[in-house]
Amino acid sequence: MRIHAVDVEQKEKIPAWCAGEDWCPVTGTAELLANKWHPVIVHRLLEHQELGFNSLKDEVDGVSSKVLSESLDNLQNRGIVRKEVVDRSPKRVKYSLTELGSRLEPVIEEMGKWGSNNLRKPDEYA
Amino acid sequence: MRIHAVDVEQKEKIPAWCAGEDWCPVTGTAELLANKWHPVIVHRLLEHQELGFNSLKDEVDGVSSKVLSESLDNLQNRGIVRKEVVDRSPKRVKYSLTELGSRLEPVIEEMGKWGSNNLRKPDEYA
DNA sequence: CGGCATCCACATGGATACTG
DNA sequence: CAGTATCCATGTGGATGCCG
Repeated sequence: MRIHAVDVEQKEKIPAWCAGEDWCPVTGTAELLANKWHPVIVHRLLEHQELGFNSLKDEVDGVSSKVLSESLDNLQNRGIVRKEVVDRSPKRVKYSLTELGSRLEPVIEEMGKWGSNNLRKPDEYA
Repeated sequence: MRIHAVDVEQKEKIPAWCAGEDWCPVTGTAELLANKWHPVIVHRLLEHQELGFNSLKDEVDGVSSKVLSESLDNLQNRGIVRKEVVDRSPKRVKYSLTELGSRLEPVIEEMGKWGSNNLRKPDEYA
């Protein structure tokens, strides 16, 4: 197995060595984002900087408390999301992106662009 | 519900109207990519233009025939992947990306960049 | 307000074997 | 070569309720 240099300036195309190697950055990123809610959560935090639990729940349409909580744990463990307890009684927390998480912006942005340009809103099919 | 204009030139940031609306392009794209194998499959097809079933299976490390088959069906139904039967006996097919699928390149590319710059290969942790 | 506990349904994917 | 057929384990998420 070779060790591959990383393109610091990010000008390269998708690294061809991704295939056939035992590790692939696309796969790695996919493991993070291949989740029903992760991309949206990151997206909302990119937009709002910081959000409380229920505000975030309102933003992420359709998610349950349990699943949101699990997803946030997950993102926290991966170093994407930061959680800060602001107050207790009434309890108040803030969720925000870490530096690492913020660097996902280009990914989310491209996802948004592709969706905007290539997907249609359900009612536009009529 | 408002109908929103699409930014044809793709210069805008993530559409803020994604939140609070009943449809969001990031969510839409996430539904497509929130699958264990979809991003890698698209990635490999971006690199190789066209691949036979087993070649693709070799490229997508760890996938089983069944799951690869299912994923390809899925991507085909969504208009991302095109399948062409080249020969029969021995059967030979070609999988490639549609125009729509090809437009996912920036998304995959950003995923690759993020992975390259922010994730480490497992053995580098030692 | 910000969760966790519980229970449950279903989707997803893995293993193995087999076929035209 | 390119799948399909089964069967099964697990994950993932949904519903509801409760708690500090």
